[in-house]
Amino acid sequence: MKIATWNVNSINAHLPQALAWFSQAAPDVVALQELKCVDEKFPYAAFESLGYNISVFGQKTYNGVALLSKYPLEDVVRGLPGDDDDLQARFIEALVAAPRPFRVAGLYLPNGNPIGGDKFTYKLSWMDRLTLRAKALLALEEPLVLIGDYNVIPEAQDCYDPAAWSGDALFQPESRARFRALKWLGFTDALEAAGADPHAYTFWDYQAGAWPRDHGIRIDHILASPQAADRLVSAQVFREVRGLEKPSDHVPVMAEFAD
DNA sequence: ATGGTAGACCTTCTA
Repeated sequence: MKIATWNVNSINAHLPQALAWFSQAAPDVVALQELKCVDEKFPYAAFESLGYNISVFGQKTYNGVALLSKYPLEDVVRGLPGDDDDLQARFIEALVAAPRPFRVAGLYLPNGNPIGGDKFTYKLSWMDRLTLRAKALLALEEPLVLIGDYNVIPEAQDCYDPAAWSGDALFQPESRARFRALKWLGFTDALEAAGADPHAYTFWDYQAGAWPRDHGIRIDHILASPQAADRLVSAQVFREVRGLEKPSDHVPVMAEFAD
């Protein structure tokens, strides 16, 4: 079972790039973030022709997440539980009905900049709410992954220059502490467990020549429950995707689990 | 040197 996450930065603007990667990497399940479109504008037919079932939680202009799976998607939850006033489309969860079922939550965690403002408060409260949801899901004792764009740089080694990000919401102690609190519930970071390069960045800004200078950060993560981690075979970052024509600013991350 | 680019879209916001 190959499970991937990718912030595509507009699914319609990067549809050819997305389809090319899906064809090459042949993932079984993918969580997409930053669709930047409403449900009706999602390019369903293109992915259905590759054999995927699709659940979308879209939003106009900003955010928007989806799950695509070669197996049926059941028990779909749209929106992170715990706050009915949260209107941002940043969370979608489903049970992947494979021969050995796998629960998958795809998330697009708030950026949170600038620090000290409403957006940072929203980020931290969203993370607290995610931790509550994670606790509830862990209690099911199932193979489970929480995957997506976490907008958190966990450790200094996950950033080309920690000093340059010291004032950024992605690298604040409060953000990193909450990421650790989530992880310490019992999750395994798939890339870490697979022994990936500490500089396995997943995002390079479009600005200031970040890509050619390798000024990247690792913010797209695959967290596996104990029942999933037991079956972890490998994990990888598709770094080369950032060098293709008209890329997203994020690249796919994928983990393989034994069937 | 406080820069730079990309996407959606109403002229600025988000990242």
